[in-house]
Amino acid sequence: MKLSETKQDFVLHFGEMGSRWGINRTVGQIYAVLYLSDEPLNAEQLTEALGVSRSNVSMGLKELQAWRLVKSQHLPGDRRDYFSTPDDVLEIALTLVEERRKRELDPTLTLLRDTLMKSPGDASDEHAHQRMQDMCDLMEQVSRWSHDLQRLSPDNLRRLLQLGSAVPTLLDLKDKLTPVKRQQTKR
Amino acid sequence: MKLSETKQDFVLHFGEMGSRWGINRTVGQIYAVLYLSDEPLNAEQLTEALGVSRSNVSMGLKELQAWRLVKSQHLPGDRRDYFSTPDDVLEIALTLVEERRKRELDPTLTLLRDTLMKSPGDASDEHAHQRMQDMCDLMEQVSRWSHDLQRLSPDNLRRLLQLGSAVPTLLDLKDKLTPVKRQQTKR
DNA sequence: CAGTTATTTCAGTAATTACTGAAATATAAG
DNA sequence: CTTATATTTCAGTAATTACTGAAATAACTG
Repeated sequence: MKLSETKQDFVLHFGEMGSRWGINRTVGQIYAVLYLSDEPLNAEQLTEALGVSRSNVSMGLKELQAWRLVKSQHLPGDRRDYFSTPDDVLEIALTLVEERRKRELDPTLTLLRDTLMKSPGDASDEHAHQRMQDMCDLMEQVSRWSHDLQRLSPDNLRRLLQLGSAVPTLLDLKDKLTPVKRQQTKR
Repeated sequence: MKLSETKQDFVLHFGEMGSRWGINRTVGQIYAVLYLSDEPLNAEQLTEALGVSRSNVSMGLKELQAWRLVKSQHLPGDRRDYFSTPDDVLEIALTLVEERRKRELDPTLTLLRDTLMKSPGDASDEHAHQRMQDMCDLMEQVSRWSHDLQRLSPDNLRRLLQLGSAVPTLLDLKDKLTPVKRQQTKR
């Protein structure tokens, strides 16, 4: 398992970016190798390709599986585990969105909801309470978006991605055609 | 600067979450205190509230300013810097989206574009090349979305957030009313 | 300008996180 | 059951990141 220069560059880059993405260098590199590979790889091959210890690869794969970013399978007549990433980048992106929601949003959302149950203590808490309410409301909307994205058909998801700056136009379009909606949401 | 129990909980939570969000504990805590405060605070007050060194607060504030998540100002008749967060959570969210795009997406997008200029070396590189192309295409669309979000008016942004699972309906709506668009994008 | 106060920088240290190699555990085959 | 092979666990160590206190720099005041 020697990597071509092109692949090598990509793998090293993923290693560097790892720290920004909340994973460590090795985990990033393992993912990169698997992502580029045209066939599933076993742990031994990853060890060779990256020059890190076998146990490190094992831990890295474990973490990537916790992220649901790699899946393992068996090849006929071979006892070893083989690992690969999904073919569809949209599927990968959806997994990322969901896992990051779970890790980065949900715990805070839980804390906020719990805290907001209680009534603010003194007068100074009043403002803090309102701030938490604002944050909670926003996070709930983002969380809902994340959930809704998961349910979108691949086709619709692709079209939504294409949309981009056409969104305001679409919102206007919606306004003109379904004025009923606005009455429902007005205060 | 003693924090109420409610505030204290929130601040400690932000400290813990920091590592998942790509900042360290102190930076998370500083942000939390400023976010909850009903008035701008100076570095000394943050030091008291958090029980960390003055220099640590200085570095934390520097990082939060690099993220454009806190702004500094001066109060009349006071030489010290006072720090605060924007009132509008949507504004905060937009800043976060933009900064994360810059840090987590742009560098990889640059690498991918550069790499994809070159033609694949051997046959095995062929597949890797296609994988990078797929990733690049997706990242460009996400990046475009991020940019477009920044340009949306606060009102439209709020409405887009409300939308959630109504999106597929909206896409259908669009289809029925603007069939021209589909002709343009068909292959 | 000198004196005072606020802020930043940075070398040293503490704390945390990542990695390795050896041992333990698991899995399959004969 | 025994042997061979694959994988995981984990204590110890290495590497990285965070934090402190002291010193340097900057910014205001009279």
